[in-house]
Amino acid sequence: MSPTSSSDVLIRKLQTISDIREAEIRVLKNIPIQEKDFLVNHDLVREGDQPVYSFVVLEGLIGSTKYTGEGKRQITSFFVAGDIPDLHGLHLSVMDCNFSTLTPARVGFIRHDALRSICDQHPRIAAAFWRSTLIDAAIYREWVTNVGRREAYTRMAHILCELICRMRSVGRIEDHVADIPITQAALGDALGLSTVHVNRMLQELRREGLIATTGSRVHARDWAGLTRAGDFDTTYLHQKNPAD
Amino acid sequence: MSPTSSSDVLIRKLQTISDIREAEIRVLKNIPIQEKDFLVNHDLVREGDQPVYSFVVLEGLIGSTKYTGEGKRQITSFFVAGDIPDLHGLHLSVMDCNFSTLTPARVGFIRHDALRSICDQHPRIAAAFWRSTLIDAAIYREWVTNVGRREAYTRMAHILCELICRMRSVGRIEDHVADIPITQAALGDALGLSTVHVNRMLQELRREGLIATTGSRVHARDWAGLTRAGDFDTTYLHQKNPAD
DNA sequence: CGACTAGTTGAACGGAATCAATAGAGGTGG
DNA sequence: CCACCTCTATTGATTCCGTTCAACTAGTCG
Repeated sequence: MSPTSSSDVLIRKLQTISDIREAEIRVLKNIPIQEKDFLVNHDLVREGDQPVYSFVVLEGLIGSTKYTGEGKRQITSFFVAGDIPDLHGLHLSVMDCNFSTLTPARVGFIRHDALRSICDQHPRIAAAFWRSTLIDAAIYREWVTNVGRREAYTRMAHILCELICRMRSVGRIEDHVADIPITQAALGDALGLSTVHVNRMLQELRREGLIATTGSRVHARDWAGLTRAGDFDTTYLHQKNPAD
Repeated sequence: MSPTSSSDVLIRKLQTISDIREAEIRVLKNIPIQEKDFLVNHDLVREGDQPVYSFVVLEGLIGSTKYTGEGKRQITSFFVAGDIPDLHGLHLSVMDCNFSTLTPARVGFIRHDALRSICDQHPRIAAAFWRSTLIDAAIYREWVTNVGRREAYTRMAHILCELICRMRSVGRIEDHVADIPITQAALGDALGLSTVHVNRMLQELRREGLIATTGSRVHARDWAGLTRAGDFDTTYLHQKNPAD
């Protein structure tokens, strides 16, 4: 495999959240991963599925989504490069949510039985995976709070902060310029807002000089100001070395 | 220990979500658990803490809570008898949320090192614990959806359905009559609503004949109707044997 | 009995949704 | 190359769900 293979993306991510050693890295490098590309708005996994694979995000943005009986969509979390969004499928046989591409994306599929045998033989890797799912849960908790108790403007700033932080921690961002080709409709579904209101909140963030957007590029012009506006604190991301 | 000791509550719960055998049950029965009673609105764990214990709920209702910079509280999930709300503390050293009693409660503290050595020696128990944290995450996901995309009336019905389902699965409810001495303010903090509006939604549910309340007792008079009104589907609870 | 907490009610306000229309960007095919 | 189509972003006007403010009631406890 090449120096920046799909397993390297996974390993880099695990290193940002846990202490894994040479021995484990060697094991991880040998996991069979089947890469595949997808267009935007493609369901990788659907509610009710009983998959035998989990997947690692290699490129692009994935969302876990749920639909209400009325057909409204809620994105319950984002997943960036290195994340394994449906790792919980390893222990929960029936999926309770969908996983969809929010941008064009490349992902790598890993068989559950491969993951299980690695977990059995390498407790430190198992612990790292467990930890990874616990961080996902911490992020869900923050999202409940964000959607439930923050107003639209703060909510929007908060989610941008999270995205930028997470992408930066896996080396997908230089400074605070993120290339996130996500639609305003998707942002709305993540924030529990209408697209119209998403648009207005972004305008307000621009007007305040906190962000600049050129096409799909989001630039945090005033990171300190943006975190303040977003009531953002990195604790819940549980990164080993928060970038700032 | 007596027949219905604190470890029995834990074991019963684990049996509703995973297949554990006699061997594991024997191990679990011998975990040292330190019981303690608390009044309502008591913080058992605070954001920023680095606890060396986790706790199992024995009696009463616990909430994981977060506060926004503006001081608004959001309850991000409920925890009922048998649940271990802060099990994630085992792998995430710094707490990113609080755990507070929403009713008077009895909980049992278990040392992290005791849990770790059990997980090391009994992979099936480790898997059950991991699974338990994954179900917590599934519930968080549902809450994001509930708060983000359902309107107040549906939201309220949904949360009542969840509470009743979860309490029933651990034998805390006869039929559909739940003794939940939870305040309307707490319900508001869980739903992202004001107490005033909580009150009105409860009235509407009563008017529709879906529930009846006598003091702290909530009676689901029309379970089918309530689940319909709440857009409720038990899948996300991942119970082995859903009661209906 | 007074003080506190929880629940209830009414009126007015406001944040965000909805509806509707327009503009722009990218892609496709004749 | 341009006409056409679709998707996304933008803007304005109106509506409405839920908040806020402010009483008031009822139960509980010291």
